[in-house]
Amino acid sequence: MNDSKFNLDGRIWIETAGEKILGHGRVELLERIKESGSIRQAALQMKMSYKQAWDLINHMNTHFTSPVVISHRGGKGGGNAVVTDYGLKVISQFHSFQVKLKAFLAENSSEINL
Amino acid sequence: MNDSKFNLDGRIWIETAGEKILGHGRVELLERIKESGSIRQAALQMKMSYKQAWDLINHMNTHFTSPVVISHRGGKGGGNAVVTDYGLKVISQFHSFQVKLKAFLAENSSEINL
DNA sequence: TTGCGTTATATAAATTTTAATATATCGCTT
DNA sequence: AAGCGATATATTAAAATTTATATAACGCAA
Repeated sequence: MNDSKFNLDGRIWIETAGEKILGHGRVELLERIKESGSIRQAALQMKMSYKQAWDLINHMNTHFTSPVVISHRGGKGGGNAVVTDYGLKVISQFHSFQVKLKAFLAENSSEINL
Repeated sequence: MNDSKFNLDGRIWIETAGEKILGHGRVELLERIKESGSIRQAALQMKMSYKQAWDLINHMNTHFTSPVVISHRGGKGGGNAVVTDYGLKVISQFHSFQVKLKAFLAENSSEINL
């Protein structure tokens, strides 16, 4: 254990061909789309522009093996967006890595001696 | 083992009071100052401006328990900069965390199934 | 068939970051 | 004491990023 005023923090992400394809923020975006059924609402909740959210989703959809979000325009409510089963799998795997990272950081934080 | 086209990557850093104080880039900067004895040369090698390098060093010097770099102006060669013993300790501890992170990422990369 | 709310996309404006430039200080060297 | 090369610091310019705005497409509902 350790009462140092310093602590270790970190981030992980998934890459393909050296390019970041999924991190922290994108996962939260997917989760909010899953809850709200709307790209717009998810973007508002996260205080990002619709464009920014759309770009992130488009990037994921074109780089993962299958799309993570399917969207429709027009119709009841004006349109909607749905996280695919594949998208749910992506979220779930990222979460399990996050849990492990958290443990890693806690362990090592206590090793800091500066 | 895993031949997925996806891989896990990540970064770690040391914080104090929620503020990032040491990461990847700063460690490299310290190492290059240690080698060259010059902030300017270290900055040139890393293709950053002198100001940027100086700001980073100043931030570390004022946030760590002790300074990590001592610099002198004037004199032989125009001036110089030296990494302190404390600075060397900082580098060394960060490296040991980096090694562990690398192992963590390799282990978990092979778990990706997308 | 008009209106509504959302997706989709482009363009322009604003902001923030980053980089470049300039100037002063310092102490050894010649 | 004048010059050199590096540190130190402020100011300006440029670049990159972010945000805002505008427009069109879409399909259901009233």
